[in-house]
Amino acid sequence: MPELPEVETVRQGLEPLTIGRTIAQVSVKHPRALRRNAGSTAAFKKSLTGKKIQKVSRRGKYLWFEFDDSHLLLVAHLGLSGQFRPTAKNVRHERLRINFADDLPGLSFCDQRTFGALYLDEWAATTPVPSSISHIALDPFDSAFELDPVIERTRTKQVPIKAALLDQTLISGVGNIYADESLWRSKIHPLTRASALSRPRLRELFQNVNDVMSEALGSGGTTFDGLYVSVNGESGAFSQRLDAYGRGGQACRRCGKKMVREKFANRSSVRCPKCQPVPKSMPRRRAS
DNA sequence: CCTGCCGCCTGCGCGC
DNA sequence: TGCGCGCAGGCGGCAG
Repeated sequence: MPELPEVETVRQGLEPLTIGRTIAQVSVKHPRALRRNAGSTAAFKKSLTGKKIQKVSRRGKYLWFEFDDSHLLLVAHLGLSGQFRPTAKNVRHERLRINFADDLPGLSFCDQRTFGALYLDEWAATTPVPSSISHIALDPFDSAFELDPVIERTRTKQVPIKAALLDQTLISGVGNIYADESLWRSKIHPLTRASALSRPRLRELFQNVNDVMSEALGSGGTTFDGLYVSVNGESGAFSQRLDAYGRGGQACRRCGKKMVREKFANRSSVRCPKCQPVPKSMPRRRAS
């Protein structure tokens, strides 16, 4: 799944493929690709045609393109399976294509599960991001990210710590994979009430969040089920270094105990029953 | 405001 | 061999 390291890998791959190029034509191959777009498909195409891409930016798992028209923003979210690839005959699940005013291949947005989206937006009034993502918190790779306010806000939360890690309005960029990885590294049970964790424990946890995502970025991200690849089509190598995600039933790499897979908020969660035991302060919810 | 939960999708792998 | 079903999950919206 594309989380922060994967989306950043994609952003870096998009830069040389898009910056300085002028859009000549946009083809919408599947209507769901634009489902978060406010205007019509025709207006979407018209707004982008003739515009030159100047920058590719990111916050959390959101990407956006900036243009020579400073009022125009094209936001992209990869969802679960979105990919940007140079247009080629063998691209599968192509949902949208951008052709440029040159002879090079265009850019295809491909998305098997169609949870991804592309849409036009404008700048938010108060923060330098598209208005549709002004509620998304800073991610740990952002130069303006500050840990102390995040720790203090986390301590006010009555939800399980894993839910807090996945809350994109608290800290952005973390998804199921890196939540499980950082909780395993920190030896914290995912259902531990966020407010029950001490400041030093939260500091350690968020340090592990930053570490594991930094290591994953250095490996080109995590390709788990073939759904995520970088813009050049390469798989990320970090899946081989995962300690928790996808390792249910396998031996804990720290203590050897068999890892357990549990249900958490309609998704899967993997932990070591010995390293991450059930805490005393559990939020009121079924522990399955 | 805070929290929990639903539904949107497709392809794969499993069991019968 | 073939079919049906469960699973994977980010996020917006909505109910309580």
